[in-house]
Amino acid sequence: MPVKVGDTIDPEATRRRILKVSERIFYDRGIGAVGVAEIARAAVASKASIYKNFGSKEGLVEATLEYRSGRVHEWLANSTAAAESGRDRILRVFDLLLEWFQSDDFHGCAMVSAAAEERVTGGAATRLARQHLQKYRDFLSTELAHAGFPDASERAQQLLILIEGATTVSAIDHDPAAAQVARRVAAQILGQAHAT
Amino acid sequence: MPVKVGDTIDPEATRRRILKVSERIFYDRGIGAVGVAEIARAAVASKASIYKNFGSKEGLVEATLEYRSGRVHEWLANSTAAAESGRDRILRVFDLLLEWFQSDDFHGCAMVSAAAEERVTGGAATRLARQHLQKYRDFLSTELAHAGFPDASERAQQLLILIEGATTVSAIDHDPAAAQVARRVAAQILGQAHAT
DNA sequence: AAGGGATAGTACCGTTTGGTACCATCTAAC
DNA sequence: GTTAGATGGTACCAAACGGTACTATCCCTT
Repeated sequence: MPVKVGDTIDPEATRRRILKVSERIFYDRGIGAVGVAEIARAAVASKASIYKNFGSKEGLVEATLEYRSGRVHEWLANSTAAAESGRDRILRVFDLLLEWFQSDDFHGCAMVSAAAEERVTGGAATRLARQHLQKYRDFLSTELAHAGFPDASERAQQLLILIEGATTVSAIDHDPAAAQVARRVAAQILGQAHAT
Repeated sequence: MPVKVGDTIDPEATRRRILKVSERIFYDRGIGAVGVAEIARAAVASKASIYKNFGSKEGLVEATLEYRSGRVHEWLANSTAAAESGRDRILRVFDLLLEWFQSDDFHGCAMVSAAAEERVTGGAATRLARQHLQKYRDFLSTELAHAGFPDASERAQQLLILIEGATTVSAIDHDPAAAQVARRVAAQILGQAHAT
């Protein structure tokens, strides 16, 4: 059938509906393993709408990853804002990781997984994953500088390595505690030459 | 044609030839993105030989990942054996990571990438990746205990998180220096409550 | 010398996939 | 009202893939 009775015709809503569904499905089952038809079915959209909005499957994947990355960093910013100091905001990240790792459908960082699946280094997924990591570094670096740490750039990279390492190990081992192990190392990094 | 003139008929050699080729191709281009026919062509083998030896593409992937994991840990053991202390053998791992990250075709840990591509948590790739990480932990834990560190298990997990995090970040950013950043954190972990 | 096992190469099949075309029908603007 | 754009659903196509079957040829054992 054409358009459901009572539906508001809203191109922007259609686009968002597709993105929300593709975010979940691509994350759960992989990008190569899921066809456009399945996304359309799950989003209660037509393939025509997908190709009209995103041009190709690659375009849909790119838009989905951008959407995902934005949501992650929004969640990060909102969930750390309450902490009082830069040091606390950074350590809070590792508590958030633990919560994330404990969720049933967790199996790694969507951005990194997408880049791993699309091995070609010049691809869109790798570029977006790189931007994703850079946003992490920017966040960490800002908080470190704000807290008065010297070598904010070096320490931000150290913390990012801990974050990504904990994510990978936790996903492979199904062991959320990797977040706590990483947190202890982070506390050590933040412990010395500290803080305002 | 059937068999090349002058070739020795050696089933074991055929199997190894296929594995060597599939290791490289699967790592370079991904598992889902490469067909069995291409592996056969590159290995100068027939699809029949592949299916006779491995039963299915999944069987080939599984054998390839086992082969890969074995080679990595062999290389790790051989390349660290010369160091004098357990502490040095562990830090040497991070020097080896730097070398690895600097190679042109590096783009992450093959085991982790395979597990990321096959999202289903019960799959063979995830199981093999888990064994791969466990072998890392066993190595680190043994060296830590041998060097007289307390909490060898906790520290081994910390170091593994650094190793995997550096691998991921370096692959995404094309920045081999992540190995050196991780090494500095490792030295910090190994620095206190030290060593024999 | 003779037979059997292994092999590379090719052709083939059913299925899935990305992408396009078309249709029927609804909403929104005027 | 009437028109135009947007939409869900379906059918369709060419290409690619996993897997099987077959053939022609070579090596190794007896």
